[in-house]
Amino acid sequence: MKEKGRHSLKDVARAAEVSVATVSRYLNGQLELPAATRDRIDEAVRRLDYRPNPHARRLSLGRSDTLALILPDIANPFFARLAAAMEQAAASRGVMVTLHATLNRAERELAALDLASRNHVDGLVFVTNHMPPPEVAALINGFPRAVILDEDVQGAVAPRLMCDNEMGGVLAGQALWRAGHRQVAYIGGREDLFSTSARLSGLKRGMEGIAPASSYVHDHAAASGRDLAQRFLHDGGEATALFVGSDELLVGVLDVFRERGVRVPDDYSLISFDNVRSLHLFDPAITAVEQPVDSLGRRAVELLLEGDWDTPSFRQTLELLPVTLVERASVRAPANNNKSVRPHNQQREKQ
Amino acid sequence: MKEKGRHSLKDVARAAEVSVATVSRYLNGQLELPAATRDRIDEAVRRLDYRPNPHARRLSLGRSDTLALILPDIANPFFARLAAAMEQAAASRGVMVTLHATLNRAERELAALDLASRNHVDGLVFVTNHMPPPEVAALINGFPRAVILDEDVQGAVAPRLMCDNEMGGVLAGQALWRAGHRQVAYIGGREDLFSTSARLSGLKRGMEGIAPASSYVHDHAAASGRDLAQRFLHDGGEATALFVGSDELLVGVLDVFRERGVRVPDDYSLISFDNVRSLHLFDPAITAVEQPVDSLGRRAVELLLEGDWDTPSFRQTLELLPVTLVERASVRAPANNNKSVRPHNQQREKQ
DNA sequence: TGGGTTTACTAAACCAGTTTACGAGGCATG
DNA sequence: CATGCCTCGTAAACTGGTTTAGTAAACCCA
Repeated sequence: MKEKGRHSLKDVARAAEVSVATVSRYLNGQLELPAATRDRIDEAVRRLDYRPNPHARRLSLGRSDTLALILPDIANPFFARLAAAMEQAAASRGVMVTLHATLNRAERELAALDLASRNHVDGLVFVTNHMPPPEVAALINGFPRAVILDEDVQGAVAPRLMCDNEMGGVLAGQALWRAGHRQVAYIGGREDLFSTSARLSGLKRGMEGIAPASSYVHDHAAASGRDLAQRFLHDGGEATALFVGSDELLVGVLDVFRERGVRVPDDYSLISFDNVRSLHLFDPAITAVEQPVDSLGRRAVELLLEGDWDTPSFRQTLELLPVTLVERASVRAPANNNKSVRPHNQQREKQ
Repeated sequence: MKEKGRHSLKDVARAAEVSVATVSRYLNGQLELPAATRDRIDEAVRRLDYRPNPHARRLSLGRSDTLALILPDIANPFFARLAAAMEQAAASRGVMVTLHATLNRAERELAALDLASRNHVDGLVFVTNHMPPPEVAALINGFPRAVILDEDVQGAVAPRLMCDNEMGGVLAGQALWRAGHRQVAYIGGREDLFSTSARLSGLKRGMEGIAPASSYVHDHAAASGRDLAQRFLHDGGEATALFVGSDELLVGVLDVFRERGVRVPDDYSLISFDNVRSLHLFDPAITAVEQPVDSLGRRAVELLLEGDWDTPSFRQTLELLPVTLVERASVRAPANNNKSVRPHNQQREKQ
């Protein structure tokens, strides 16, 4: 069943007593055939259980029916959801998806791009959370079709697809403002990132023009969340609320808060970004800006496979998908006492 | 840069003034060459930025340097972690991974298997959470190399790799027993599943021989968790604790508990399985049996790429990876009052 | 009845590699 | 000097499709 079962186009042609060209063109719908011939071919295909060899097909056609998805980390629920949505959209069109995790490290991004380009994939979805070096943009530009998702890549000429980060900032800012907060700290990705600056400027708009009291920035990893939260607590500024740039960071922040006995929302109100973890089951349930992650994935595949790639301006496109605020229990009016961290040193398990 | 830049072996051969056969064999390390020739070829490769066309290579070689990963749902954090671990292990060996989600539906499993087999992937990792029809096993057996992960597939001849489900049951049972529970209900996958029966028999062992009071089984989806939890509450049996078969189900269960005002661990103690979500941040933090998900992924790739596939008995292997219990706040001594569901109808947001 | 059109197909080139089988030239050996 | 054996390489077949250019035969029409 594994080796002997493999029949080629030639076998079918021989069995149906026509040429390989005829079979090939007929099967691809490029040839009208009289019923008799058609039946002979159909019968042969059926009897031999013929399936075209995709490698041969791809070599000949110069394409691969494959999309490459390069992203920081598949285990991160946000990217997992993204991958799931993309796979579904691609599979429904008969296209495969290959996966490449970079951990936001430039050399891994370069390696993945190299691998994908050697494979002549039909399309690339590139996601990063840091500022990649110019070589990355150069490699991306080598792809006939690439979409950049979630975060900008300077120097790349490709359509951008991301959520409306600024609106996310506005929604968060308004919610905090309404609750009475005037001093908000930001914990998130570096400020030279497109997404960060958009969120911060949105936050300011939502807060009636009051800029964030302080920012703690690094990258979107739970470990960074821990570090940044520790620095935030150590500095002990006047902020009464925290805007956290991703659920991933949030996990680190909450870990530290628990260890240190800092209570949400009693000590600080808190709004996260993404809403891909089960934040409604957290203690307390966490208010968050929800990214349209499934739409992002689906839309990326649509752009790649059905976009207007012949029009040069298409590659300049920036498409923003709307975000929504999911209000839960982590935002409340600020306490008016000054907040010293209670030495609540009951050992809690970490991780 | 996209089309003109592509040089073929022929171009390299011409530039180095040797034949294509020489270049090919030299580049593949099958030909020792005098330094002069070698330098000419190296130089030509460098100057033309030659990269072998993978489609041609695969056609010729009949393999693909690709692993197919077929699993129920990438968005599920357990599978996402699995995919991440596999991708990392594969990438470190220069192998790609393609992703195929089946949602546990037989026709999608068949379609994915078909696609993977046409692609002559070097190896297959197949994960399912239901009892697939015999055709699925037949297709799996058509692969020269396949590993079955996490759940058994009847009729398939391939090494099995899973966590020690029975030990998981034992650990959960012991923890509940120690806390004083004698009647435990199970919410999880169907009992004809290998994993379910192993966990249940382990649970019984851990509970000093007391069999589960009742079982509510369907599949591992949050929606099923809701249904099963509702049925569990409706039946109102004498169970004082709940063993939930996966974090995915757990989310559904906790949703329903919240809506109905059922408290954990006051009304029921609870132990989950997987520990892939941030259960330590849940309210309450949830005790869970932790699957060695990263090891499972790594090991699967190892088996595929470095397993002893020439020995027929290798395909009969069953490898169990150890699980651990992570104790948190969701297990406590049972209340001795009978538990009527409080009509705590404060509207809580769902999902 | 000759010419044009349509129908029904095919031969052969092409994609870009790998691999088998073999050969020319140089060297040592008997 | 013939023989055999390395060393260094090549020609050509092969993987399994797609596609272009073209042809033989039948049919249509004046």
